[in-house]
Amino acid sequence: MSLQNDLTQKVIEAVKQLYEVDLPTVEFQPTRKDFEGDITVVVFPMLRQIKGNPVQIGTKIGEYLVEHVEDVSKCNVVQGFLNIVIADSYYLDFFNSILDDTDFGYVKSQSDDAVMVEYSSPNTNKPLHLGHIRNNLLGYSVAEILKASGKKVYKTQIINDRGIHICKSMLAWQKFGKGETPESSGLKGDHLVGKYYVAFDKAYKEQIAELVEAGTPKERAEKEAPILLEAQGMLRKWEAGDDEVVSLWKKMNGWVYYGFDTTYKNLGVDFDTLYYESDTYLLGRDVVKDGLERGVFFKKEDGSVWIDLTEDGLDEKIVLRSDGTAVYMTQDIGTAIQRVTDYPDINGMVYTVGNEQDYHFKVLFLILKKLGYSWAEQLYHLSYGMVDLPSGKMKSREGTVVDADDLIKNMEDTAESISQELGKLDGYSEEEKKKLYRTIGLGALKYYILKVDPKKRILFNPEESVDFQGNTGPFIQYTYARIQSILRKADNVRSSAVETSLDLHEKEKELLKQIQLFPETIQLAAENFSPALIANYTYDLVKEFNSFYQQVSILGETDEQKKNFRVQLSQKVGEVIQAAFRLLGIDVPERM
RNA sequence: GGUCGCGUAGCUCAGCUGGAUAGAGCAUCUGCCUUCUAAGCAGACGGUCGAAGGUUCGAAUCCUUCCGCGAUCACCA
Repeated sequence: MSLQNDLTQKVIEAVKQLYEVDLPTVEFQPTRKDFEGDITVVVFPMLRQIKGNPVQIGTKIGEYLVEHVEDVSKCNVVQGFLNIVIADSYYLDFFNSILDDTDFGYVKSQSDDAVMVEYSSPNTNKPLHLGHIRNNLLGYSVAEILKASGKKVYKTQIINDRGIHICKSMLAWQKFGKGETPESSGLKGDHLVGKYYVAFDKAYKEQIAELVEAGTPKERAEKEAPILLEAQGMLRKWEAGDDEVVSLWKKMNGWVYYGFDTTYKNLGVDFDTLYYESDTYLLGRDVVKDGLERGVFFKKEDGSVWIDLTEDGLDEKIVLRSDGTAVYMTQDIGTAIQRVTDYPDINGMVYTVGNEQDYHFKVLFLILKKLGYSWAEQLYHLSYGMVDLPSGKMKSREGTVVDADDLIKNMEDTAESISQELGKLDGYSEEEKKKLYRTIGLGALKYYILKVDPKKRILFNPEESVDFQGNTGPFIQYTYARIQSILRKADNVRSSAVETSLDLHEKEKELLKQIQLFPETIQLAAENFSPALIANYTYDLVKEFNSFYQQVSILGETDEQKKNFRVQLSQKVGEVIQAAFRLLGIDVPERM
């Protein structure tokens, strides 16, 4: 970073000296692998100010730099590109400066402003599936990246624990459950409740079919099926605070929460604070009433309240029903305000929600801005594409989902069978092995999902398993384990600063360059809310290391200085891999 | 129909705030384990960057139009 700033100054200085022209900026890019050099100045843009041949101009600037800048050892010009070779000592100085920084890349100080990251936010009537996994991994990772970039972060979720969908599960359990509990059946709580959600749907469809058979039009049958009416009645009772319904609701939700906690724990995600829809669904109405008085909203004849967003290129949107009850939007307005009240240092929120809600969040953010909240400028919808199956969309009701718990188990099993085939785990206890299979299996899954741009939809084919070779989590974990193996064998090498007169191997230099990019990569990932940038960075680093490992002997090096440096360099690469993967929520193994 | 997103190698994806001959992995084919872990390394094969125009010294990248896929446009959440 500082090198580029330095060079910018020097190039401007050179041009001033040589051509008496003040350049506003200088354009840099990393030098392509096929040319000699570390960093390249693009000469073309200068032609606007300097008349002449780009090759000549480049050559002259290059000569000036070699003469006047210590860290520039050589230059060459190809077409309009001035390739600059940076001295080895510069890279070794850099290496020495980060030697003791075990958290290299992370910003240590923390801003006073906090950002709240919401993710997961499931319904409590069915278990988590692959779509939730993408959501969870993204939200968790973005939160960790923001932290590493120096932000204070609160992780949260809103649990959709009320509404007609919950009543469906409850009703079906009452009707068909015969008192089944997680304890009595051995079923995980969320799966048990999900089972009755499916049972409801089955019964509902049967009733519709019967009604249609008896001559009722389909549309009416869908609205009048007795079991649906019953569920709606149950919702009314719930809202009225009926003891029996509320206690059933609490009981079944308890089962689900317990099940979710297990899945979250397995996935390795966590939350700092929780919000429940049952607590927040009434929020926001006062805000709307207040906004109505201030003219932000307007009332229609039937009493419903709307906001007119046509000037902003959007439509009119309802914010309060004619009977005065809240809609989804009302609730989200209220919840956002509630959060800032609960945590006054919040200045920004990230909502991890699928791209089907793009419009909703556009409207929500606009409304909050119009209501005049300063933090409304700092809201971000972390929108991601759906995870589809070859058969189409996942649908819980129809059982066409990739269940989160099953998938995790599946990945662990695959990791186990590959590990056993390779058979490198002599001396590991069963318990250690199990832990390792989990690390690798989850590493494969998490990396697979996080390495792709969140905006893109993912087509997941359960028939084809997630890869363990190439650009994958296990590949990177493997490299980490390799490094640890070297470090175990090199315990006589002491940690000490490296002599900067050392000649660097080409691969060593490439590694140092890549390590140097880590801090700015974290910042970039934070600005773009993109774990994929971290994943791609890590992959490049690891590829570079493996190439180095292959070409250069580390422990076999006879020159003690060099050996010492290579061991420490390997160690640093290991630290960066670990730090980067921590941002993705992926563990690294000592052996594999 | 309006709006938003996506379209890069057979498949999965990088690159997109404009720069050199568009990069990886998987798959297919060649080499490399008597030296630090072969879940690896080195190489071959594979591309009209959805299409056509435009801006520019220079376009996968920016603009326009069109095509394909997806989402969304409820007094559901």
